[in-house]
Amino acid sequence: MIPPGRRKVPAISRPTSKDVAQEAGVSQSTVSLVLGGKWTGRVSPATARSVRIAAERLGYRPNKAARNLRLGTTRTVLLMVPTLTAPFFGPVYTGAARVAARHGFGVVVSTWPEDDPAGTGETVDRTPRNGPWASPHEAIDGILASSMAASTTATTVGGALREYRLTPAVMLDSGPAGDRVPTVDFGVADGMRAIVEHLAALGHRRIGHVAAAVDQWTFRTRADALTAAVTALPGGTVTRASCMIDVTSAKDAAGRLLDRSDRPTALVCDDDLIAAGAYKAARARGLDVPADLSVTGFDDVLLATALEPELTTVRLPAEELGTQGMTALLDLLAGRRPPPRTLPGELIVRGSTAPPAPGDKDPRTP
Amino acid sequence: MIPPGRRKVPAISRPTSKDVAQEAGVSQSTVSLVLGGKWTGRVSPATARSVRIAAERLGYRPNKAARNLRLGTTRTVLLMVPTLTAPFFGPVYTGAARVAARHGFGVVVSTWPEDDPAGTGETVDRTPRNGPWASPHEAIDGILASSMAASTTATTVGGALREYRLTPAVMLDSGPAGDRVPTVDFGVADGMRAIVEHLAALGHRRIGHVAAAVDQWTFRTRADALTAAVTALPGGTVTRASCMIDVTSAKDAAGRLLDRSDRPTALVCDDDLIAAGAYKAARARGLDVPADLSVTGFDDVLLATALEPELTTVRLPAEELGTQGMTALLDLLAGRRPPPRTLPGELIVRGSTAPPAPGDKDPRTP
DNA sequence: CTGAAAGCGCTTACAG
DNA sequence: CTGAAAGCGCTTACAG
Repeated sequence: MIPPGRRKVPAISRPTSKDVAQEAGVSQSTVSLVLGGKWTGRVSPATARSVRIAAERLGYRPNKAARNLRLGTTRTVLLMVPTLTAPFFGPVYTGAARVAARHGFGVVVSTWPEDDPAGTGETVDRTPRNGPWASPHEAIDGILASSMAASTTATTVGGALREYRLTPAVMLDSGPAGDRVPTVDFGVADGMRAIVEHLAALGHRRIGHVAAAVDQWTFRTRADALTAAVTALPGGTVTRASCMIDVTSAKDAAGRLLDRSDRPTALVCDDDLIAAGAYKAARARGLDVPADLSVTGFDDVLLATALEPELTTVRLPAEELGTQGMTALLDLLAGRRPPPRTLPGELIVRGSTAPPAPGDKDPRTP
Repeated sequence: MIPPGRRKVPAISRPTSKDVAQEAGVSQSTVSLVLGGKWTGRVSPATARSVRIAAERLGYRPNKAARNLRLGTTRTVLLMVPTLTAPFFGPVYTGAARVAARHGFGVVVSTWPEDDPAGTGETVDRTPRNGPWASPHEAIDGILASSMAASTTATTVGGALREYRLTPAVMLDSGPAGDRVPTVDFGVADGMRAIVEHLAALGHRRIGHVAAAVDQWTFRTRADALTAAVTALPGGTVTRASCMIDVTSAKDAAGRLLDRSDRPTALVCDDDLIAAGAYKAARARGLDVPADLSVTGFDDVLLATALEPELTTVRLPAEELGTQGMTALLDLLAGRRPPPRTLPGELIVRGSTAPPAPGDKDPRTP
């Protein structure tokens, strides 16, 4: 009964611990003991040495699948992100991997839903029986699901009581989930409020929102918080245009706002990359940032300081998101129930914001 | 003999196919047949239905580790990258995942060497017995190793005949490896030559190289190709400063070159992000890009068009690297020996390059 | 100090 | 159409 995997690659057949045992003239269990580092006091040094030599000679590498099955754990966690193209997720991984490593866990990243890898326009479900939470093939101990689409979050978390029992999961940057799943989120509403306060203090009232047309909790929250904060301002008005998170699309959207007769004096952008597009739209119209137009970003990725002028934005502690998320997941795996956490963003004021040009100033402000 | 994994989480115990079988009143093999989709003609529709209902009721999810062990394959490939913070690797993943999905494979990403997750300054070796090629915990079918450190490439590939037999691997963007391992590389030397030709045609002779102090084949190759191409130019000279791939460090390095008495008229940067630093150094000195200083990047990531002026750079087909790499790996898994491939870069001329200012012009050029 | 054996949860020939 | 059984390669109690 040869498994089909073997049949395909007949030339290559990895040695097993049995082969090593035979080579060393010992039993298979001795090999396992020695190579597993649990031999002291149980196997003679001489035997251990011969086992190691035999393993080396054969190029033995333990079979992970067998090990995982036997131990009932893989000590591997899957970090699911919507895309790897966004610079935001690098630090999230770094934070998660750091904490994981300390506990002997590995982190592996995958996109969901699939980044449309087949290019068919529809997302590929590689495991029809397994629902959205299941990873396709990997044996894992838990999932860190970051920045899930808001629409699927509802369904997923809706059915989460069941799913959750099956693979321990923590949701990151995906909004509150009650007590159904542990969550770690950013204080994006507060961050947006800080931006509006900053702009208001400078004298801005006509705010343009260049919004990311991305179905995620964080962007919904940003839009809602912005609207609420601006309309609470005396004389405050919001105009809004939506775009994809890329420079060209953002430039177009920003341009639409700048071409209005009631041109905003400040553009609040949902993302630093969108702000780069706003810069371009401004320049194309001969508007100076920040003299003629203030621009703000969100996230504080590397791009924010690469731009000229450097971008006023809200720093989100991405690495901390990974750190806290992994900590929560390890808690969960240990049988605890980590409480939801919110990580505050921080307004970083740089050169892209200034008082509105005199002609643009609202008469009611000083 | 309860495996230790079980003991830790006594409350949660996932149902197995045996549980489903009991629930449905059938044998375990029938459950496997039905849920594996191989039941038509072998199990009655009624039985199949009851199995599916039982599985649903118990929230059954097949154990991947067991499946992997049994099948001898995981249909999962590991993409190893030096860091996830660089925007370059997103498209590589996308390309690899697309091809993989078409063949029923999944791709999972991990950094190596570990992105220093423990923050100790030394890289963590989670599996001391397993050498650099081994993934830490995951059971995988193969490895796509991208942009490996040049120093480890030598040792790794040196011992690769042995390693290679154990986990099929393809090296991406890591330089030629003879016939020891299949490789996919970029034509970075040609790309660098194209940059120099472009600058030379504009009249530049004093070239500054803002070099990435990163131990990778691609950067060594860029430096060598640049030096060779410039010194082949009549009157061509190269000055060089090294930096990390971040804006601040790049700005410093570029500044050192710009402060020389024989100030270069063009800065060739090893990376688009470095070019952003060069822009800043130029601005800080009142130099206009491109009127007073030409700047070029490399890679053509999103940043290149976010900058002002937009950056002349060499586009590397990152997604294609993933595509070709995965294709090669699938070939390898099928027992073929994919030949090494080189993907050409493409010079993208944008607004950051122009003829040198009159006073800077080499008298010998037109 | 060493080995024989159980068993993790699957898939799949094989026997009925 | 259905079930009993083998076996993937490990780890680890258990017996000697």
